[in-house]
Amino acid sequence: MHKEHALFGFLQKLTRDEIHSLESIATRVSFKKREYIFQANLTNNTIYVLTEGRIKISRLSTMGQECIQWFCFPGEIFGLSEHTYDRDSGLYAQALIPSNVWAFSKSEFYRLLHKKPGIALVVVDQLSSRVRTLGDMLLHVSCENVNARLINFLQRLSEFYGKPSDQQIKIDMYLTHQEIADMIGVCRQTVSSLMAQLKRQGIISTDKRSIVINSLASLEHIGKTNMASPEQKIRHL
Amino acid sequence: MHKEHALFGFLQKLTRDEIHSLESIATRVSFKKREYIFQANLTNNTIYVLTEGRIKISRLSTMGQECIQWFCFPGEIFGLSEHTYDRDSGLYAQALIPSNVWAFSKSEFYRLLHKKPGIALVVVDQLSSRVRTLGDMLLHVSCENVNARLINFLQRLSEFYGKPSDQQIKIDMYLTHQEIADMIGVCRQTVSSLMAQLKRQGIISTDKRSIVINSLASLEHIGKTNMASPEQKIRHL
DNA sequence: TAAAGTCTGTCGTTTATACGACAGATTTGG
DNA sequence: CCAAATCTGTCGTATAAACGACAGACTTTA
Repeated sequence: MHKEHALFGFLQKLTRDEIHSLESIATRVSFKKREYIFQANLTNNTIYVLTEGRIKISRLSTMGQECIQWFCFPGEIFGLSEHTYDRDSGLYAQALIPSNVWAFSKSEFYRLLHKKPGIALVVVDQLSSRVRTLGDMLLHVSCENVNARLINFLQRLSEFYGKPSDQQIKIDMYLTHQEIADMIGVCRQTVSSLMAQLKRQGIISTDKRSIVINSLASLEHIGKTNMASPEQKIRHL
Repeated sequence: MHKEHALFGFLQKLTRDEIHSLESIATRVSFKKREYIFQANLTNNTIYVLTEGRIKISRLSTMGQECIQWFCFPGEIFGLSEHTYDRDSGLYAQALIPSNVWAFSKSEFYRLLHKKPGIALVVVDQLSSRVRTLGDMLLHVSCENVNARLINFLQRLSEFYGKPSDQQIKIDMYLTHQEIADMIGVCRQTVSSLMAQLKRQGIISTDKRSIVINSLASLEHIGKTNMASPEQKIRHL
């Protein structure tokens, strides 16, 4: 770990000492663009920390549809909940750009957690936050229409990965419409036309494949107006 | 904790000593049927272990639609990832039957985890398993049709909560169709008619509100046949 | 144990969104 | 830097599933 720019999540929360103890038992592995770190139901019981690059964690449905669950950034940990038995849905971790990881066998990793409970607490926090995010995603696909989902997704993106630059927010994730579609559970064409519409309205613009939110306020506003009168339909509570 | 019948998850995995140290810092609280343990965005920073009863963890969409994320059974831990900031979606924990919990302040709980890393490791496992389940749920709502989702849900139920009794599997969860609908993201009527159809086919039967799976094999078979030829559509990999 | 409340099953009807197709733009990689 | 591959935008059409309504069954609770 030489370039320490922009570390996310896990590593960012550890002390220098904790990082060193991790590093000392890590096996360094590199992956080329498009290479798979793990695939399908291969229960390899390895835990990874991404030090450089970008990993896509996704599942493939029996119909061959992809469901992207997470983009993993440098400093984040993955593989903790990813393997272990899983009935039919394959889980994939794929390097989107050349990536370096630290790999740990599960038993080794757990032994370290036992010795350094501070690390374990950070792991608990990371997993909690994943549970929260997945719960949110689930809520949205189950209850919101495609428009609301896309807008919500853009808001979420700008919150976590957006870089503000004079009133606008730039999102440099280089996502294709297909990838966005796979993250919010809609079809590609729907994303294309919804995005085109937002562009026409001047709310977002795109440059190459990075998205610029021109007005977070309008985005939020649209997200709220496109839903019918809520009060009327509340079922209980 | 006197009745130790059927403990799930968290408590089940702890040693006697670990349970005692938990118990010694726990605040005991009881909830009546239908009472809320926590509600909406009340960030109360309390962690709970259910010792008796049953808790429903759900979110409410802005449209007033409920998304049930989890039914918590005795021995399980909740509240870890449930609060902490959350934009707009309220999270609810409601007692479905009279329930008793142990409550811990987050800081107290974390202090204990630090002192007894064995507990922390179990927490990590529990959270991992929640991440896996939520990921599965997300895959299903995004990629599967309602029929496949219901069947998958029944399979999952029978796996985790089913009691086998002479070739059949009995699921005593007493779920209404509305609750099932809220768990798999479809409307109530769809669940009713799909369930009625499965009954007509003799694959399941219901007695009061408990579900009996007469033939897990047929259920699985139907789950597989109602999807079109997979091979053809696979997009990548 | 009776009355109120809730849940189930089954209808049309409506609607959101997926799907298929294709032309043009953009990106990638040798 | 050019050719091949991939991505975007936009149609119309098809369809799965939501919605509304209602009668009858079952549960709750007072």
